[in-house]
This record gives sequence, structure tokens and C-alpha cells, in this order.
Amino acid sequence: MLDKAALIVESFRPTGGPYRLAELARRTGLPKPTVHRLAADLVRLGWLERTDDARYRLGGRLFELGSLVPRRRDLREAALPFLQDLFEATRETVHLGVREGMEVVYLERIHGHDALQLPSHIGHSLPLSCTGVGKALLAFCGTELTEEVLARPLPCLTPHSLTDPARLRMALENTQVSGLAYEEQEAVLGVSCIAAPVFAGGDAVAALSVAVPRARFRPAQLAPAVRTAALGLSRMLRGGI
Amino acid sequence: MLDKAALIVESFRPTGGPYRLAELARRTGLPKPTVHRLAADLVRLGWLERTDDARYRLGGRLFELGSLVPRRRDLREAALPFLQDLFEATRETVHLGVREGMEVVYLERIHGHDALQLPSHIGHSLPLSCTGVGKALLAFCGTELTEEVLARPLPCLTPHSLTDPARLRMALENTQVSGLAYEEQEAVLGVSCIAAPVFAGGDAVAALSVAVPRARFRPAQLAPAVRTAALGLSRMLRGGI
DNA sequence: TGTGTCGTTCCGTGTCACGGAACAAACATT
DNA sequence: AATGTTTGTTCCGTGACACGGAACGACACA
Repeated sequence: MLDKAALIVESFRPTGGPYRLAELARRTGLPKPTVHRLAADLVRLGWLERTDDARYRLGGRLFELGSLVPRRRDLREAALPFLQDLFEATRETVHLGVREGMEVVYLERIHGHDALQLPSHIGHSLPLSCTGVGKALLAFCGTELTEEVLARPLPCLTPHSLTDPARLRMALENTQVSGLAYEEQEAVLGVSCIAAPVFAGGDAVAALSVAVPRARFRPAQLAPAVRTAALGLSRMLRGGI
Repeated sequence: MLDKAALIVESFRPTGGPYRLAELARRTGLPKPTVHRLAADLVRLGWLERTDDARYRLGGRLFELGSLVPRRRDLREAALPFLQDLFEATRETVHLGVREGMEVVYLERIHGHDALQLPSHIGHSLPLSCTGVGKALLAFCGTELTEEVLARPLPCLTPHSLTDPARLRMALENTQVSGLAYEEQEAVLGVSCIAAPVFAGGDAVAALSVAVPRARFRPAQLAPAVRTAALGLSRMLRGGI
């Protein structure tokens, strides 16, 4: 029963809803009466909400609980000042992401009034190989995982996404040397990105990035800012000042 | 059974853990074998995690789901640029909060390297009457709720918290006239705060605030910035530019 | 060695989750 | 207006599985 409830809640990814009852039954593969009963329980618990037109969406209680997750909250809290610095230095959309399995999960995204239309919402996950943050993490996470990713077919979000393992391997090697990862229209058309890993010990525990409309992408000017922020956060996590 | 699982998850508020098995049994009032079985299920679902010392804490999946909650995500997304403006104008800790029942829930908090030690974590809730954001919301949320709050005993976080209904009523009337709410050491000793409501239609749907160490609290300089940010966000939510 | 608390496993009991069937209401199509 | 379709909802008999007391070994402390 817990599994069924979780199935319902997870079926709201990645949009959060709202969905109708029949829609939920279809998405989860559960019988309609079962969804009806469980959804009612979840609403009572505040995990789901009913919209004015009687559809279901994820509920506020879930937000409150999710915000408390220690591993996420602590890293986000520590990183925020550096994300601020990075934003003020670049005036562009900046990201904080971590690796979760073979994907990148975004913990924070800061932008000004001219927000880019990006798929990198907070809590959203994307393939490691298609994003700057993902490549920065992948380049510094141990050989076995790198090989695992390279072995599988590479996911493809745009026509520019890297699908050739050899090219990805080369990009990762460059990143390992330079400490910077680049991405050009591989996640969204028209948007380029530069990222740097954050270390706490040997491996990368997170990565920062700046996403910029392709037209005004100037890597040489962004690189020092991203690197500085990432190094600053790394030092902070190491327990420094 | 869903209720028991929810009880376990909710028992992690407000810290997020980690807690030992026996600790969870005590906090929830459930028998130890029951907690053991349910917690194992929750770990399998990613809603809880086990620390290296075998304790339980809230899991990453919960963060991802919570970030998708539409009502929260959309407001936060819309407000972020204005929070940025407010932060850059004041260089102090800025908040975005909404009302949830008779409490305020914080959706976002932005700060620099000199972060204040505040209880206003994202997702955390505090009494309406003890915070600047709460008072701004309370002053513009309809008479019936205001009276409800004033009728009950006022919660008390510090010796400076308002416990006299008459004084709170006066403060709210001032806020209704000026469009600004003040709070001085009522939530945390040594920290003062100024807040402004955000409107979308008749009632306040959110509020912004700036929290400042009491020593350098200069309301006259903060007021225009907070008001400007709140009005800008209000216009944006009304579908403006 | 004794005493407390810990996490974990077992298993008989009884409960409550389950979902097919049937329902009315809303909408779409002709 | 008549028909068909999809919607959300309720009912209820059946059986699976959640439940938690009891007992276990491991560990810490005195």
C-alpha cells in the first residue's frame, strides 16, 4: 500500500500536476477506486491538494518536508553566498547541482528578471552527459561510474547533445585538466553553459554553473568567476573560513 | 498504514534528523517493530535515508518531490528576481513567506556570507504574530482570521514577542495604513525585521522581509527597498510586465 | 556478571486494503 | 433529443498482508 501511495506521488514528476483522477489511474496503472481512496488519504495528509476544478496536485506539506532534507539543505545553505557572488559577478542564471545516480539534481537556481526558459528547475533531474553541471560532476566522480555512463547509450535532449562516447570522454578529460566543464546547446537550444566542480575530500560533491544565451556566451569572462565560486565553496565545505 | 508512515516522516520536523530507531518509536508513539518495518519501506522508496551510523534522516527523493509543488514553485520562481533586487539593495538577509493556516511558512531565504543565525529556514513555519512576514500577512488576510489569532493565546518565542492582543492589534492597524510590518527581537534575540505584503487581488498572498542585526537596523533606509520589491512582485503576479 | 537499551527477526492473529461491479453526472458526438 | 463515452464516486465480500507482542543477540555501562 505504501508502494501504491508512493507510485501515485511519484507519478506527478516532473510537472507537479495538476492531474485528474482518471489521468492518475492511467499514469500509475492502478485501478480507479484504488487511486481514489489513496488520493483522498494523501489529501488528508497534505501530501496532495485538490485544485478548484477538483484535480490533484502535489501538496504544500511535501514542500515543507522536502526543504528539511538535511543533505540538501546543508549544502544549499553553505553554497548560497557563493551563488550570490557568482550571480552578481555575471548577472546570469547560476546553478547548484549534485549527482544522484546517473543524473544531476539541481538544488538551487538563481536568476534576475530576464530568466532563461530552462529545464533545470530545482529538484528536477537531467542526464549527466547533457549539462555543464553534470559533466563537471562526471569528470570527478571515479572511473567506474564514468565508464558506466560511457558504456550506456547517451541520452539526447537536443540535436547538439553529445551522443558519441569518444567525444564525451575527450570533454571529460579536458575538464579534468582545466577544472571547467562546457556545454553548448546540449540541454536547451540557444543556451550555453560553463561549470566547475566543488570538492570536499577527493571527489566532487557538487558543481556550480552559469547558463547564458548562446549569443552572449563569453567563456573567458565567465570562467574565472565560476572557478572562484566553486573553489570558495570547496574551501568552506572543507571547514575553512 | 499510510497514516503511520506519514507520522514517521512528519516526526522528523523540524530538524530533518537524523534519529535512531528507538528515537523514532518514541517520537511517533508507535511500537518498535512497526517503525522498523515502515522505516525500511520508506528507505526503499527514497523518502528516508540511513546515515553511516545507521540512523534515519529524510531522504533525497522527498526534496525532489517537494521542489515540484506547484503552488510553492511558481511563487518562488516569480519572486526570486525581486528577492535578488532586495538583497542587492540592502545586503541583508531577505525572506519570502506565505501563510499556511495560522503560521507563516518560508519559501525562500537569501543571504550573503555573513548569514544570521535564524529559525526562518526554508520550509520551516513560525507563528504569524512573532515575525515580520507573519504580521504583514496577518494584516491583510481578512478580519475573521485576524480575530481568530487575537482570540487565542499568542505564542512566545522570545521575551520580546508580543503577548498582549491589544498591542498586536495596534501593530496590525499600523501595518494596514503604512503597508509595512515591523518586528524587533520577537522571533530571535538581537535580530530586527521589516516586511511588506505582496498582493494578487484583494488579499496578501505572500510577504517579503529583510532581517537585520538589531545594532544596524535602519528602518528608514530599508523601508523603500522592501516596499519597492513587494510592489514589483505584486505587479508581476497581476500579470504585468 | 548483571542491567539497561539497542536493532532485528519471527509468526499467529485479525484487520483493513483491495478492486470488480454498479452507480449517477458530465460531456461529446450523431 | 438520443446515444455513447468518460468522468468521479460508492458499495462490499474476499483475502492478503499489516500488525505488534515476544524473544533474540549485540553492545555499553557499572
